[in-house]
Amino acid sequence: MSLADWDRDNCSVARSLELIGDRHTVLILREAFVGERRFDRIQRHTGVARNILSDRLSKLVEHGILTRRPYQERPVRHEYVLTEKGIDLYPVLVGLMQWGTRHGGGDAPIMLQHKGCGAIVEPHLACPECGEAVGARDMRALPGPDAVLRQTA
Amino acid sequence: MSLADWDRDNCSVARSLELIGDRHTVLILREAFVGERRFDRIQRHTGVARNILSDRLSKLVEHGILTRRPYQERPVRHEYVLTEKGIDLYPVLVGLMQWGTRHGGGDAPIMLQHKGCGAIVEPHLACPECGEAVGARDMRALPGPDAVLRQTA
DNA sequence: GGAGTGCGTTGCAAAATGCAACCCTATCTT
DNA sequence: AAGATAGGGTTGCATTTTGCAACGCACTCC
Repeated sequence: MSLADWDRDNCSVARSLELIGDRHTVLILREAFVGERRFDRIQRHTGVARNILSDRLSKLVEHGILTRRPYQERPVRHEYVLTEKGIDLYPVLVGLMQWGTRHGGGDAPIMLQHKGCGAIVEPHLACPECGEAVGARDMRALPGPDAVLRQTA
Repeated sequence: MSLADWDRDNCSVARSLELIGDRHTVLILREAFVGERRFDRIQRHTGVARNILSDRLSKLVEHGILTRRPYQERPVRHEYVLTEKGIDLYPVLVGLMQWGTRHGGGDAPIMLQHKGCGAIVEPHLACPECGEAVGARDMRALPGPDAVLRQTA
């Protein structure tokens, strides 16, 4: 019995995409990860229209991915900073970056350095049990405890 | 000098998003990763409108993420299968899945088993040099050889 | 007093999406 | 042979989402 027969209504991927699955949100998060916090700078760097940016920032705050906090009074100005939940998206961003670098045209505008050992590296997925690097072919997907058989196969 | 001062026009993340950065494409890829290959089944599982699905499949094929190949003649019927380039997107999908599971509501409809050691695990990002697990806070971003200073800082 | 900055909102045009209906080929049923 | 079913789309039109430019507002600087 293949995974194809299991229901997808309750899918973690789909849930994630509802929050960050539009054309601009991920670019906004990229800015957040490189330390941009202000509306104007994010707007310039991403090229996202101001009304859209306004909307996306609100949604990201609403869903707890960014925090909005004042950095000055009179006039009140806010900055947007990643929460823990937002920081946890790092693997997704890194994945997109590496894939884009490998298959998109060859340029590598950014390098990542592991603070712990100092090496310039490309982090990869690894099995926490045995430590081996893993890709799609090394993994098998199994229905979890909350999986549900599709009604209309 | 922060990364904020570097140009983003040549950004791997942005390039990736041009191909897979819309609301449906990632869902289609999810189906590809669980082994669905036929138009109709993908349509049912994702809920994507048929015209949109048609368009997205064409684009994915055009960009070498999926291959379209006939599985029967008279009438010619095609199936869509991940290429190497497509399979390389696995870390992104896994990232979205894990994030959605952790922050989205608690259900874990799918479990991953490492074929190599047999353990049920959640693969994580690791430093290929020292093997340690890494997150956003463990990494430093540096401008790479192809980085360009922003003209209008 | 006037220009500049930071952060938005509003209105309208353009693009992307969703939905239903349709087409075509071919097989399966009766 | 007639009709129903299946697979894989395309077409037209209504709805939604974006993009763009302009405006507003509260300050600061000169």
